[in-house]
Amino acid sequence: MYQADLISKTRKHISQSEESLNAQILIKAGFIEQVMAGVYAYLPLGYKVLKNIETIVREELSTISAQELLLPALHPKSMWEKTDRWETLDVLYRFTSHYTKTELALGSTHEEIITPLAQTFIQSYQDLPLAVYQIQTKFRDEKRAKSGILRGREFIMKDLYSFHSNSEDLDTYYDTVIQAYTRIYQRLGIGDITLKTYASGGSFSKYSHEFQTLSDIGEDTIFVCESCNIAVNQEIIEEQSICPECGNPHLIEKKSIEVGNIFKLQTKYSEAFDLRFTNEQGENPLVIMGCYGIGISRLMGTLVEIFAHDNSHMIWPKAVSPFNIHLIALNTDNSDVSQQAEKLYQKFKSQNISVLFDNRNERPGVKFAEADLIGIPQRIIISTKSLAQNAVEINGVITPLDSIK
RNA sequence: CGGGAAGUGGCGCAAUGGCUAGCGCACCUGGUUUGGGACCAGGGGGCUGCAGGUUCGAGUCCUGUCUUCCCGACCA
Repeated sequence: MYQADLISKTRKHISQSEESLNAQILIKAGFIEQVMAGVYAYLPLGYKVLKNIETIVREELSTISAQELLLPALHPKSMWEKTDRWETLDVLYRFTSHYTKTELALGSTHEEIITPLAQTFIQSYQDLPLAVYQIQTKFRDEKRAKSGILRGREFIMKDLYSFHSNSEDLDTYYDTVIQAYTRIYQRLGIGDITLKTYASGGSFSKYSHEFQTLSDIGEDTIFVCESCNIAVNQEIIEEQSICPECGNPHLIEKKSIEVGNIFKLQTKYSEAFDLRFTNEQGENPLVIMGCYGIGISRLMGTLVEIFAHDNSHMIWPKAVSPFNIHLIALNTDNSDVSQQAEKLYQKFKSQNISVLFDNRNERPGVKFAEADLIGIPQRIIISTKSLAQNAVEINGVITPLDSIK
């Protein structure tokens, strides 16, 4: 698209009180706008990144037979009472309808919805296993929203739920989810610094696992085993002070951002909703469940924290960049430049390569500064200077025009 | 929820209790300029978060309240 058509503008300055790097970059670059504390609007550029992250997540989940659906964000009180979480889940937004006086919640998580719903499609062991997921806005009444889009009161999350006839089958699927998550973080360019982390399992299993991306601004403290490239969350370090995989006692303390977590729920929720199936012996045991989350919007913020050089220079990983190419024409009053640039733009478009085309009549410094903020990793510059050599610059490298396929 | 800081045109900031609340960015008009956020000239846009109070006079002082950011606690 033409950069002039973007609804957003870049900014030179934002409030000094906003210290979070991801918020600074994303607001200055016109990817997001804050609506209130912990609540952000995603503008076209930011929304493209979100959708690109979602696409990677969808592609990887489809390889582990998970099916996408969409659950409601508005929940009845009764379902949360069944699990006793109406009172105990302090981040749950609760309110009363003005008209019907019905008590409602905004979904913080969806075990309370998916578990009773699953009864409609699970009757027999032959219906198992199955896995469903959604990508949806979650609401959590955080006491304090912070760190830009890393901890909001409203955020986008992928939540996956799996249903099994026995624990072994859950264990097997749990491991395939770990593999899928690993591929997701690799594709996002943070595979090397995102570690499978042992965390508390709550009441229903010894450990859960988190995926933690190393970053000094992270809220979490983890202890890393550098030989296994896994970590242990501080919350269980008392009971697990050595590497749970190799026994290495020399774990290194680091800060990190939690970008995913996976839980073996076992029968915690199937019991609450009496979700059962008929097995081969004609018995009716409880369904075994697992749940698996990835914070989509938090991942976007994490990528900024990792890939921004400072608060005015960002380079997105290619896989999630809002456009494949940033085509920048300088000296646009030169008809040769503007014609060649337009030709290039049309050529990329015809090949389904997405291009942000900056053919505005602006001085070069403006274009470069904005491009540095927007952070598209492939930058092609065409100017009188480059055309004198019958070439363009691709990420600083002079490249003959006719070598561009 | 406790502590700290701050709320002034769309954005970022300034203004000893005292003239008509300034400046930069952005915006509009005209002109120049074009390899790192250019420049000249002109122009539009404000009940200083809200509500009270003190005062001859309040953006400025006081009280309350709302909001935002930071630290802490919290984080199925």
